[in-house]
Amino acid sequence: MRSRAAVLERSVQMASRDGLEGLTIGALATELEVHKSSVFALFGSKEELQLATLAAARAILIDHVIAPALTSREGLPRLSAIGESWCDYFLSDVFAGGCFLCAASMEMDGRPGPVRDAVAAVMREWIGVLSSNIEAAMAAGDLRGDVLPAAMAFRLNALGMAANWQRQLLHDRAGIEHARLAWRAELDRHSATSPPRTRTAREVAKLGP
Amino acid sequence: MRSRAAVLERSVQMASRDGLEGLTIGALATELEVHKSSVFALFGSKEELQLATLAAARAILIDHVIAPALTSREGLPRLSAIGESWCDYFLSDVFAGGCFLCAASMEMDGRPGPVRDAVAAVMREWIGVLSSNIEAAMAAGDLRGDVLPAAMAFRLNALGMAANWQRQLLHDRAGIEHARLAWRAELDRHSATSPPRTRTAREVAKLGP
DNA sequence: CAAATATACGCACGATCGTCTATATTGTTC
DNA sequence: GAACAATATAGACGATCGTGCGTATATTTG
Repeated sequence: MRSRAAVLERSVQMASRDGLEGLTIGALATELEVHKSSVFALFGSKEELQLATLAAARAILIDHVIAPALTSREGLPRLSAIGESWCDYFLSDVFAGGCFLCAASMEMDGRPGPVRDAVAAVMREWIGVLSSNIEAAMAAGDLRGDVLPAAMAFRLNALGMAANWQRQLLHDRAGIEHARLAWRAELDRHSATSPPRTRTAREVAKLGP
Repeated sequence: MRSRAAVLERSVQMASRDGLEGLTIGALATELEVHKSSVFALFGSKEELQLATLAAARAILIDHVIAPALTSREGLPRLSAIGESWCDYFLSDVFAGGCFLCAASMEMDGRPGPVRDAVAAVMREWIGVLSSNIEAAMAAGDLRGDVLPAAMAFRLNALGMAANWQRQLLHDRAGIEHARLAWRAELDRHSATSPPRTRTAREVAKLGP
């Protein structure tokens, strides 16, 4: 074993399949062909192992989704790039069991404790990246002024999480392409260069004959 | 203990918090103030308990989300009603740990076996309900003919799953209202009585000056 | 009433869990 | 070369896991 980094490389994969709670020191040691107490000693407790694994997964997400988009200008271009790289990342199978953070945030959402708090913090950070780019796009005049950043970030995030879900549970990668198209459509729809929103069917109905 | 039904009432709650795998016969027995072997004997194996718990959760979902919408006409009205009742159901805290099936499908998506297959079957069923109502709405002329049912079902489902995620992990019920509004907007946007789709910003840009 | 079935209990099994202690092997630094 | 921190090992602990077996009660069925 080359210390923590090598262990975390495996633990991230194992946890993406079995969950952060399903991650086990014994099984991790067996897979690394190392004694259980060696792995334990490196982290001191299971909770520390979970936190370190989460941090490693966050780094991978940043590396694969955020970093490639940093070459694009902040605001709408970067928002568009994040959508593309997020979908690419789903297809790339960086994690054996699908997006680590999607799984972890669903798994831990009911159990109090430091691990859950750390997962929530990472996800707030992620939503924050989306929101701040939406706000930047509005400030730059690329997105219309009536956009609600939190609501739009919610919709964009929903697309990716559902894409990962459909790919992993149903073994259907069509969801990723649905997400890609819907992400683009969402940005287009609220683009400042797009015509103003047409009256909705609901509003038309209210107008009467 | 009043037999299986009483056990399942609790196991569904426990599994919604701790996951289907985190569900434990011993802890379940303790909470029911009953001996471990009593619970075990009722189901014969943990796997059977998991499958029975899943079936119970499916029944609850049908009861709270599908059934209320059955009073609306199949197609667009029912699709709209499902969205409302789904959001109501998120707010109602029927499950202590949030939507059982959202959590279970993220948790089990990496582990092969009968339980995972059963979860996938329930979710396929759910997506099928959305799709078939979309198709019915198209056939009735309520939704436009260029709608892709699978893609639209994906987008609608994504909204609900993200709403549950935001509520449970971030303790923020704003996501539910975002989902409610986005669900309505999605239906309006593709309604046949709505004006045809305006050119997108992307397409406008391509036209040049 | 007798037979049968469902529900419950108590106890014990092997396995695995997280954790701990004591010790050996490194590689680095003074 | 000595001192030291990091990394590894072996072995054991109490707890809990899923799973069995034998048995007692309670309800239903014949």
